[in-house]
Amino acid sequence: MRNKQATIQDIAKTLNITASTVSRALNDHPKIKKSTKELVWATAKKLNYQPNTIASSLRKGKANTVGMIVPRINRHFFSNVITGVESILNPAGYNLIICQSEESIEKEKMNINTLIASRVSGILISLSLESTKYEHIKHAIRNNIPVVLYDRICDELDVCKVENDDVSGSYELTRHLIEQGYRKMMWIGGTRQLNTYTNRFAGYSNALAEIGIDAEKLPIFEGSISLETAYEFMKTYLDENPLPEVIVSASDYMAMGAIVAIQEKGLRIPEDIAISGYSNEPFAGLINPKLTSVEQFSKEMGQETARLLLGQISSEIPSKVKQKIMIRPKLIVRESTIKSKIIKSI
Amino acid sequence: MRNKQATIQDIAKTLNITASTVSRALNDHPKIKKSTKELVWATAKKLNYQPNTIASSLRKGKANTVGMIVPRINRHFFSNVITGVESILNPAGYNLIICQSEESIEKEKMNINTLIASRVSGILISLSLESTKYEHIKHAIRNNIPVVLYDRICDELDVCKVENDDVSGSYELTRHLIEQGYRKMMWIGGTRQLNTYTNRFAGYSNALAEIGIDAEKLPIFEGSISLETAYEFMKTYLDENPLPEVIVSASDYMAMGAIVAIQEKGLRIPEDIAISGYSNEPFAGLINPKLTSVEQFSKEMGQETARLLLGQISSEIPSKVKQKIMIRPKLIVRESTIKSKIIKSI
DNA sequence: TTGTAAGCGTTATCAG
DNA sequence: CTGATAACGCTTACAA
Repeated sequence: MRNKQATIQDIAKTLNITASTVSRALNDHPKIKKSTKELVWATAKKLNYQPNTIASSLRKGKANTVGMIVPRINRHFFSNVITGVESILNPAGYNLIICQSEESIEKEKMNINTLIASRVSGILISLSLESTKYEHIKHAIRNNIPVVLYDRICDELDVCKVENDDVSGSYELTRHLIEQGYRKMMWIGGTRQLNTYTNRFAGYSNALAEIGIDAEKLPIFEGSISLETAYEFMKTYLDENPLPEVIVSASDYMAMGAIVAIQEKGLRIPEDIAISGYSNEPFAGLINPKLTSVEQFSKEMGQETARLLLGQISSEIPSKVKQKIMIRPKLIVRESTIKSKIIKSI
Repeated sequence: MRNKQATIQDIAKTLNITASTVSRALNDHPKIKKSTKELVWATAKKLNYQPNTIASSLRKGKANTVGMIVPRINRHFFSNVITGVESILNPAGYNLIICQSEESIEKEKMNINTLIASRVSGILISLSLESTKYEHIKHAIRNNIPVVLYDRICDELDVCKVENDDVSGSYELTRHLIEQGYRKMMWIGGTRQLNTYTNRFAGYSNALAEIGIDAEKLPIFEGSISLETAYEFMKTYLDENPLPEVIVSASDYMAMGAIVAIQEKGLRIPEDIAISGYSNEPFAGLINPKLTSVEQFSKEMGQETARLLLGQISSEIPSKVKQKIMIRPKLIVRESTIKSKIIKSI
């Protein structure tokens, strides 16, 4: 049993030609005779040859690898973005190295460093909650690695960006609530340091402004975007304050926490209090009552992100103009915000 | 602005020493003077040096990279396994390349090939639904790449394996149902070609055998593990057949589909018909009624998988004995199967 | 404690 | 259409 992998040298030797010819044949170079190519391919298969991407990358100075940093892989939104990215990058011959920042800027820095060390062809990144400084990302850019920001972006970096149109998503949602007759609203969401939550609040605020209501004067709760945070907060809030007509949540998870708290008090949704979420997690259509939310087209976002990156990689001179793509979200109206009992299904 | 990345040669030149010394200093080699090390580190930082993993991997014949194949990344179970794997592999200096087979054996083969081409140090794989032949995996093994199977395993391959104890998980669950007084059960699950579903059915069947019931004689539905499949099936089944007392589902998603169908008929859970799921998806504790399920400790499974791989990588001579680890699941009893109305919370 | 030199497997360039 | 040669950046015997 042989221990070593076959190389192009081995193929060359068995055929009495040189390694360069083999290399060219394997890469389907136009100037190689059809017959030689076929010989090479045949012996490659016979010798169980597997190309060594590492050697090739070293020689070419670039790896056929793209790095992708996500805050958390187990969020449905992000895993769908990943799937979208792969659907474009794999056919183009690139592999994905996925890193999780776990919402920590320190891990994000480490991720960037390993990706630079791996000489990836590009980096896709959605910022962690802690990321307010961007030196590490500039560092990658200085190393001539194309960077594309997606979802959680920032103004300070001059790179391609793919963004959800959170302002309009949240605006449409709030319009719907207004049309249903709700006025005494309450906002719950993540801290407004992240573009995502700033924008969702802005959409909410804009829609309310149109009917002369100042969103800042309505109740607001901002905290970490988790079921537990919202649940704990709501449990006491509901006892000590007048009931809002509708809770507008910037996250399905927070909405879910609120729902549990509301139902524990014996209140009915939407009769006693209505509620909406954001980002249309799979459970939104499954829970009782079904939750009104906003679909973000995460897979499409991944595809756009990957396409932008491929554009950056192929353009030799880094193009001056950095594109910015907006993904339009779609309002999904379900039971939890409907006053009239005409119910849409899953 | 310089275009090229700094190399150890650059550091060597600025310090008037050789590249080998720099290399050794950077790797904290014991025989290098403390003072030289510090000089090297300082200039490395000054020159903005980033090690080139590709060159290092080529030289060493191994990449500090591990390949991981998952059927689907957007399943909570799998993304948690990934998190577990990373929690062990990253600190050990390895990067993860994640590939999705999307339940297709063809994609799985392609994944294996790119991973071999990337000269990964090891491959972690959970088989796709279509995988009944294993030539591609043996191919990786022949190339001396350590392979560890997790979750969806098979007997034919002589490698390390990490498995969920599905038999006992399902057995405990069925015991609980029996204790609640249910007898007229119905099984819904995935096709029994995969160890996962065979085993879950076995646990169910064993528990019933103990009280003299033949599971094969009770109603059984097997299909693809999705909400939609179960929903469509149940919608007609419930109309045309006597109601079972409890539906035992091998998957939370299928259980969810059944629940939607049941509730659409105006039947109450668990009063008219009880139901249980498997794998404790996040929504299981959120839906109404809360769903009895089985927690699988996916993150721990990932950690065990990674540890086994590290063991294989470090042992020069591939150890004859291939370990097999069982992860014990835990029954989570919730409202959906409780006859007496003593309700446990999330 | 440091230097010398060879080589990992490819591919770009130049020459023929 | 194919060959010869050098080089990508790093590590590691071996030598000093």
